[in-house]
Amino acid sequence: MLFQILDVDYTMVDEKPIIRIFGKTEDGETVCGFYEDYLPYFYARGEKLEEAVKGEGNVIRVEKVKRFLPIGYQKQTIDLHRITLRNPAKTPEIRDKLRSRGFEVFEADIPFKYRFMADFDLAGMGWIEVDGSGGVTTNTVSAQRKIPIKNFKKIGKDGMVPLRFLCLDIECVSLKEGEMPDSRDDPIIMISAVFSEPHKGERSIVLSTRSDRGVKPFEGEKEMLEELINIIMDYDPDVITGFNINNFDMPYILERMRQNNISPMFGRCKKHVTKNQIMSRFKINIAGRVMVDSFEMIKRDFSMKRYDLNTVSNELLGEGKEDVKKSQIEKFWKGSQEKFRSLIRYSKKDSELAMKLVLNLNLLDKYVALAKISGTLLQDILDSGETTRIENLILREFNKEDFVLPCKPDGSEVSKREKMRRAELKGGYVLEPEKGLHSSVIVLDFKAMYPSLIRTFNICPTTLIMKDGVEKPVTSPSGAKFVPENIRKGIIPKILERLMEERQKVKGKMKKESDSGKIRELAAEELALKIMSNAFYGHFGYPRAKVYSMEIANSITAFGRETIKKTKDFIEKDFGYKVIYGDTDSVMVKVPFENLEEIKKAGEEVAKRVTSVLKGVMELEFEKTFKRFLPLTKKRYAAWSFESDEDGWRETMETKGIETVRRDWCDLTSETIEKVLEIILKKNDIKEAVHYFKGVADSMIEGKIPIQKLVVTKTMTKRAEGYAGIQPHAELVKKIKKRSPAECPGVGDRIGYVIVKGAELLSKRAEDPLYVIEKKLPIDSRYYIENQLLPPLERIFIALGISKTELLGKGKQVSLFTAFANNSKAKAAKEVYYKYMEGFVCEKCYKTYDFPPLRGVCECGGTLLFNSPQGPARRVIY
DNA sequence: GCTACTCGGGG
DNA sequence: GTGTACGAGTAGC
Repeated sequence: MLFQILDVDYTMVDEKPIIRIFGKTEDGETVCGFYEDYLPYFYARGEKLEEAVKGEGNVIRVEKVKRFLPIGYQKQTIDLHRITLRNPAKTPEIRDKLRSRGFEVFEADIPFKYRFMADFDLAGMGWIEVDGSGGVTTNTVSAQRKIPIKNFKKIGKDGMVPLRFLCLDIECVSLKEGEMPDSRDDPIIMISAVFSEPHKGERSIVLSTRSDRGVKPFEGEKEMLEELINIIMDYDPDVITGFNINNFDMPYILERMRQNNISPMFGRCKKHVTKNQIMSRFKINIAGRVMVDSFEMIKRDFSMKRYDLNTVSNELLGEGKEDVKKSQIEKFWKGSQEKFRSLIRYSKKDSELAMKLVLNLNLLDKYVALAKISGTLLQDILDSGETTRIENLILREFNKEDFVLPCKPDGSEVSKREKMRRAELKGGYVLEPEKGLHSSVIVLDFKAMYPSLIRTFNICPTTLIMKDGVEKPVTSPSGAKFVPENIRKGIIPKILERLMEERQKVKGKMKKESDSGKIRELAAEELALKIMSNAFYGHFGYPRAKVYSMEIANSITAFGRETIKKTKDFIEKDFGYKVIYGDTDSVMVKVPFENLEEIKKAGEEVAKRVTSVLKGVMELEFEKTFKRFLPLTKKRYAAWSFESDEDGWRETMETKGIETVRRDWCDLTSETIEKVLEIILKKNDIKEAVHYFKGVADSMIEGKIPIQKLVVTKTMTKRAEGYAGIQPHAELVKKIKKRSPAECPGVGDRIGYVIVKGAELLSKRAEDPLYVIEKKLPIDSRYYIENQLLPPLERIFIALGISKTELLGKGKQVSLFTAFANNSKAKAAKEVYYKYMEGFVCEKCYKTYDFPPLRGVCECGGTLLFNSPQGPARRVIY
């Protein structure tokens, strides 16, 4: 019998732990396998251990074993005690006792299920084969097949069992107006559920405590919640999903169950309730099932301005939410039948969208691949970060070679390491970019630089030489020494070799594959292998890592810096080309060719020659061509990029470190940046770019910019009165509340605003765009030019050597009032208006500003004057 | 420039 | 549950 592992845990029966492996067969049958003969253990180092654990009922036996310590090269193993225990939950007690008596302990903080999985080399979402005969009689577990497991075999099989998804979304209303509902006080009024496979012939169901067509009605919340449990248990999903379900819906449901005295028993184990741990956020654990939050995955995997369900689904699915404002839910709930039906549709649609996000975008693929590769359970891949994956992987590999792993550092150790890291860890080498706009630039980068360095120089905690005496060590530029490969090949280099070779194989398979589903799965695997390989370097410098070593982290970056510098010198000497920029693992090189093919040939030639003189598995690759390249500063540039593939050249506009979209920028800003960059890069015409920018500024002053392009949108996260500082969107809400309370947006609503002219503080001049049109209010063009357009655009023009004066034109000085007046004078003013850009100076403290602070006065409270280089400072007139 | 704090998503 | 664990963006020095 073959099945895929969804979840693993253990349960105590007669004071003995029994491991349970939850899974699913290819036929879609749910399985729970029980493994009995496995006990928790850990290692300790020190004298007279037997005495220390005498009388400990929880200790079953102590054995002497020979192991290697995890950090520092050793020729021989040392003696350690292996302590086997009765009860996994009691391990910390014994561990802490031994620690307090001066013993050094190892592997004493590994969750029992992971201890088991590591010893048997099992992975989350991995396949195993069991004999499948016999049965286990228990009513504490719900699974179609309950079997004892004696022998099993890990199978390196591709493919995914079809998973069954349930998507949930709840609605509730707050007792307190204008606040988010509180799960302690406010009942759930509606629950919508969508099924990936029809359940009792339905694709979805909506439960509510108000009755109507289209909902299953309930007397009260308690009955409704009981029905939810029934649905989950009957439908029996492998995955429960929803949008922000981990931090809203599920914790809310659990709290409401508590309030209603309902036991939250809806996992595949009827003995353990669903738990909701509150740490920095919630963590929900449902036995045998996986909680998947589409919001969290999308936030990690996609770069977007906003991540609300409407934006996300419009962008990724091409369809949005039903049109109900958050603050209106109560009205729809209490309102007419028609309104109530809208709420039903709204709720159902939300679940449908959240489900589609997970399924249509195949969001789980990557996480499943990461689980398989690292050995981590899918749930933990979703809930925790890189450390968990890496440590699960290295535990296995260390143990295979008789190494033990250290425990996690305690708080004081972590803060010690944090300090050390700040003081000592050096990063990659970033070349000072050659100023100006460049053409014909080749981009070369090192293929998997850090993992390759680790392999090439055999960098590993197990090869790090702590005390001299090894001949011909590998010495890093930072001074650390490592044992050469022929004496001991490091475990980390071995892991990386495997991961990187595996990745090449997967790439090969992908090329041959024609089935799109298979290709997708392989692509996810390939990506996961890359993610895992790249995570090792960071791990050694991570203060919470078990295997932490500043020497290792610094050796890796030091080798990296050395490599990139040598590469630069080699290219400049050997080819006579100029390296105009480089960062960590890449170099940008100017070549004397125009034609893309010629440039490519040169790029490949350089890459080949450099690679041939590099050590080990280091490889420099020709990546792409920048037809035009504009570096602003280190880490910031824009480029017109050409990459070749089977179908020819693929061109893109590329920016690094230059944001073109930001939450607090209006569309005009983003558009202008993009357009200006495009003119510079594609047309190679700086003058035109300046001209374009001036044109936008002019249109702004003349009031010709469509108001939609000036809108900045923010979400009301709390009541308008609740904001500490003065914030534009909150101020606007206060205004609307006064003039038309009925239309007033509430907490959770998105507020779009523009800034209008006036004498008040900027934030108080936020207005509703529709109101502005209706009342014909003048837009504050000064604000838009200075605060929206100039800051990002100025940085671009500075890189082109264009001074402010040049950029902004010359002419006589005028008052701001004239310069920004939205009238016929504006036309005359436009030529001269930028003069004031020489800056501002405070009348009182003489502090100067390029741009005045939002408040319009100096931070000392003093009045701001023009800081005119030609004459005395002039008063700013608003 | 760095560090400390906030807030996202959800109703 | 043998595990204490976001992360980007901004305000504040």
